[in-house]
Amino acid sequence: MSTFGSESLEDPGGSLRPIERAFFDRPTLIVARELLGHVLVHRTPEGLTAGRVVEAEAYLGPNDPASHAYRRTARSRVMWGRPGTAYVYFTYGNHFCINVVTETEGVAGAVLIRALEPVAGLDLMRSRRGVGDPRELCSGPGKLTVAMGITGAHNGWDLTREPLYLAWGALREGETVGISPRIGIRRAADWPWRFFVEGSPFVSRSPRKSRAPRASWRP
DNA sequence: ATCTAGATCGGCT
DNA sequence: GCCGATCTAGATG
Repeated sequence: MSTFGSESLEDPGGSLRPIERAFFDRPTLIVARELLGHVLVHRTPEGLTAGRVVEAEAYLGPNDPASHAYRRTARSRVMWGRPGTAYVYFTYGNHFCINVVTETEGVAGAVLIRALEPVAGLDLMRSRRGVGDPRELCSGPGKLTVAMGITGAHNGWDLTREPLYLAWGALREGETVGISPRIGIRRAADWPWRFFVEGSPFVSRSPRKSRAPRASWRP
């Protein structure tokens, strides 16, 4: 599937062209890692917002105890659905988080988008978030849904088309991918399924201390 | 019917 | 770093 890699390089963030569904119809860990550098876009009546993915986590199916798809329930059902679908859920009584569904339809998997580097509509993001610092706009899964105007109403949305979609982007020259355990979970807490742009000031926080080694991966 | 943990954030120390 | 807010999904009785 290296065609995806080369295609992503021909459009480093300019035209916001939607990513094809086939990109998401692959193993979740691959999609999570390769999602870095691509761009989440939302066009609303208030204006356009967009951000580069700088942090993402893989959540698998019935063999991943930390995943909502560990059990098949009404909420997690969409994780078995069509790749490229949005899985938006509400947590901690306060926050929405957005995932993109992966794997072939019928196989559970999703990638949680944990942080974005804002690239368009920063003033709209500021007014939605009530803060000014670009690093504070989308540096966390609950923050970025507010900044991007995403709510539970977007659960089940097809992220391969307007007005809410993922667009081709790319890692910049010299950027490398860091790997660590996922954040904020109890079960499978050591599995290194979080991917992030090393050194980016736009990632959320560090994972809690863990036996699993941090690692780095060079594309 | 009731309980509990949670893919979080912001404020405070 | 610690803690409270706020509430839902899912589990258990």
